[in-house]
Amino acid sequence: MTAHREPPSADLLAKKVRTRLPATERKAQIVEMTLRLAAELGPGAVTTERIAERLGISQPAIFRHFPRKEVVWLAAATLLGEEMTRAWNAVQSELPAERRLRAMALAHLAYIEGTPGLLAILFSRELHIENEALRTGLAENQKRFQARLAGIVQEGIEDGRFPRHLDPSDAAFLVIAVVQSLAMRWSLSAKRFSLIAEGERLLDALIGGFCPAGEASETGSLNSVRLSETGISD
Amino acid sequence: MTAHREPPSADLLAKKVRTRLPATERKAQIVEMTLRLAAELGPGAVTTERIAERLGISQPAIFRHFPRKEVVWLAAATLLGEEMTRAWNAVQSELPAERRLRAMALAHLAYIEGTPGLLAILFSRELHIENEALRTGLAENQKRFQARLAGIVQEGIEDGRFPRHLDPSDAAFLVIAVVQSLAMRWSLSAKRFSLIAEGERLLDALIGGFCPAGEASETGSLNSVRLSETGISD
DNA sequence: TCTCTAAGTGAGTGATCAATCACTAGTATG
DNA sequence: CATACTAGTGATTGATCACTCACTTAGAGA
Repeated sequence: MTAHREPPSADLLAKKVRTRLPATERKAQIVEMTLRLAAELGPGAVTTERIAERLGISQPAIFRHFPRKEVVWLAAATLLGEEMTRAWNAVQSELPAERRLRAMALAHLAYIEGTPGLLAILFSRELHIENEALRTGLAENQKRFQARLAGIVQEGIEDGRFPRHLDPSDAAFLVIAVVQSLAMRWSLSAKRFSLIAEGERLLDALIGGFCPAGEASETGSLNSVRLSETGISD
Repeated sequence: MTAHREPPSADLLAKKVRTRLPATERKAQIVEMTLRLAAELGPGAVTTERIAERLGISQPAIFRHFPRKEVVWLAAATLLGEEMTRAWNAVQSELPAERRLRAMALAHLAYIEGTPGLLAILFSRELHIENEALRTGLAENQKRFQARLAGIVQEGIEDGRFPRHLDPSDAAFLVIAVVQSLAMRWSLSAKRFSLIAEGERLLDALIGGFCPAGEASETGSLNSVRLSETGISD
């Protein structure tokens, strides 16, 4: 169902209008459209036909630029990984450990909230079963994130802001668990709540929650930290 | 490609052998096979043809018992939900709150470890996009679990085992987050580590981890568990 | 102006699936 | 013994998809 077709008399004009892009740009377009469609309709509905249609090109044109559809997914995941790293890097590094930890997690949540295609891939069949390269790529990205968080926790321990018995890697896992789990619930709830707001509350609960009240305040006035500190507001 | 066909002379015998089950039993078979195939090959590879083949019946026979394939998934999810509830109920209720909390989470992990079909569904396209009923069903199940954990935390607060500033619902979420996130990592790592062992360590880290050492011991002897290497890092 | 190449097209193909349909063999009941 | 129901079957259908192939055309460079 194309909305409206030019009459034959306008064919010459139509041909003039037909886009013809250099490969690099077209490739980028295809990847971006893949992510957009994954976010809109779910990864299962991202067909080469639909990608092409939305770009105003024919379906076989996709295969001029990518040998297999799998490779399109991989390129999309790679793009997301790079953007994610950039989001982490934007977090101010001069914050004290417990604030930086929080800010990193919130930066991640903000990125998720602003990039619905990410979750679509995260819970996709393409990722979990059909695309080994995609799976390992994502696992590596996550490992980098955990290592980074663990480094921050380690600093916090050395500064006396976190207890010595805390394993940095485990603590990092817990932070990531909150982020991931929240993201999953957000996805299942059709994104009906604010990731950031819930994230702030739950991270505070994680860091200070299970401690008796007096001790919790000792680990820092986390509750007063504002999102604006992160400097990552979209 | 049927492996081997009886010659026509054996038809009478073949007819005798042909299975013919009451609907209830056949339905149960179909649901169980669906879960087994989902675990073995991933949910995307669960076709009506394959289910039927493994049960020794024809593909249309499936639709004698279920109006649409979607309904098979729903029945499978319902079965899992019931089994899960049974697993929670098996946890001894006379344990002190913090141990019961831990035991519930570990029971859940044990159930996940023993029921690979569960994860296959949890990260399936059927769940996240294509099957609204499945999604809401799972969300409800999760809500029941959270409410239950929150109840335990509430008891713990009243007993003075947990700090008063702790929100029971949030605390329950954190426990579930550890379970879910661990399960996801387990799935992505091709199940190369022990869910239970990792779960024990991380739950201890969650409950006692961010507190200063002295206070942590007050919440129980949870921190006496040694913080060994993760083993997660593939 | 000619030529070559890169981007794009129209028309398919084969594979895969859920679902339908007309039909049948067993079995219980009045 | 006639009737009706229940659990099956074989054949088929229509839809959807990734991917192919022979062909075309725009435009950069010699």
